[in-house]
Amino acid sequence: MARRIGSDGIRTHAAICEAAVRLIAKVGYEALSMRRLAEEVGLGAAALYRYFPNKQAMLYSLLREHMSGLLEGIGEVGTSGPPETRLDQFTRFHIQHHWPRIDSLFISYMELRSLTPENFRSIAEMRDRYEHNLVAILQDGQSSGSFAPMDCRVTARAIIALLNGLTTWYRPDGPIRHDEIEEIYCQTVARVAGAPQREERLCLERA
Amino acid sequence: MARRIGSDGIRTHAAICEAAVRLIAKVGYEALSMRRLAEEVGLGAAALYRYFPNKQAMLYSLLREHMSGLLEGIGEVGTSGPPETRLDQFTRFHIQHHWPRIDSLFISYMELRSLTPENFRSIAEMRDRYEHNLVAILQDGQSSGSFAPMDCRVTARAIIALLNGLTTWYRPDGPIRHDEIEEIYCQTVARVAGAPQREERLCLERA
DNA sequence: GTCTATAAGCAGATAGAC
DNA sequence: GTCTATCTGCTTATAGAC
Repeated sequence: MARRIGSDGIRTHAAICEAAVRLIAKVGYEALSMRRLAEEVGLGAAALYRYFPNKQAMLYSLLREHMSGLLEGIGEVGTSGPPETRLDQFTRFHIQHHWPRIDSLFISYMELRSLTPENFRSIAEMRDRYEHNLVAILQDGQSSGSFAPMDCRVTARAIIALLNGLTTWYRPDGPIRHDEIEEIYCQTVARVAGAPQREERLCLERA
Repeated sequence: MARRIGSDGIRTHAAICEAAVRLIAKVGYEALSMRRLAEEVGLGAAALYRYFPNKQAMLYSLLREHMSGLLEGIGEVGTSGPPETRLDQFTRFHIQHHWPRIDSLFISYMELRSLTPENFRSIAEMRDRYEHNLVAILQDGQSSGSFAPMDCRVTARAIIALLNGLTTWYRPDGPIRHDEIEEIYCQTVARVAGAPQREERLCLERA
């Protein structure tokens, strides 16, 4: 493991972040010591403090970077078209964006407890901003009659939990392909919203 | 806080477990020191080792007690009747059983990482045994045509994640009543399984 | 930018008195 | 069954050389 990185500060920073996310996902923030992290990157522990003033600031930076990437990525996704399409776009974005960042997603909701109160509020605010995209889609779909009646805020949380639950059992070497999982989850989310499925749509048209 | 409990060993044991579950849910297993836990119960740290040989054994015991209570509680719930009814019974049992044990539920899936490999396997086996009840309901409903086609194992995990997500946002002093949340989640789970809703059932009967 | 050395404190766990 | 005292080792973080 412990291999030496070049003296380029930016690359070292990236290597520290990559290792930190991976190890925090594996053992947890509290259980990960700065020594262990430094060893993984091939540094002495003191060197880490060139990149982060302290351990808490490192965690905060990791989660902040994750959330801002997520907010940047969602951009205009799911803001136009019929609600069924927008919901599908949101779901696919959420899953696709997180495939290469599954450890980051995992720690972003497992380690919220480990943030100081101020840092927690900051991250939770970003999370709420992201999740509001989903709430808006559900509300519009409900208003237009595309979706079934529901409590949109509770349902949005249920959908997010359902999607993020993937991180607790998904293993890259498992038997199910990415695109298969994506299809299953898209269909499941559509059902949660009460969006008519194919057969039901036919039936409703006849009625 | 730090109040003294009577010299009754059994009551002290119960007090330690209650405080441990509450504090681990709040700050995490790694972040909770035996000193802090002892203080909460009104004991010296050394006294804790009369009840558990070490910290890891304590965590294992807490999760094991939770899981065995869950397995005992599920018993014959959801084993007879039409699949829609069985799914509804499972969902209501899961939610109702966990209302008074929401911290235990929370740590039972947040702190799996903190278990030693052997202890993890033991708890995961119990979890799988519990979740199989849900898989069986989904499979039966699918075979009989009551539910939509689906991957029953993936869908079961999605449902469990959806239900357990409650622990990440539910606050006892929140605005929504227990029975309201229960209704919302029952309906949501039925939708995930593709069980026809009221209007859809009418429509299908006409077709 | 990374190192070695070290400070200062807290962790889990034990010994032995009461 | 609980206490006080303590051991040992690891923790975050800093100082100062290179």
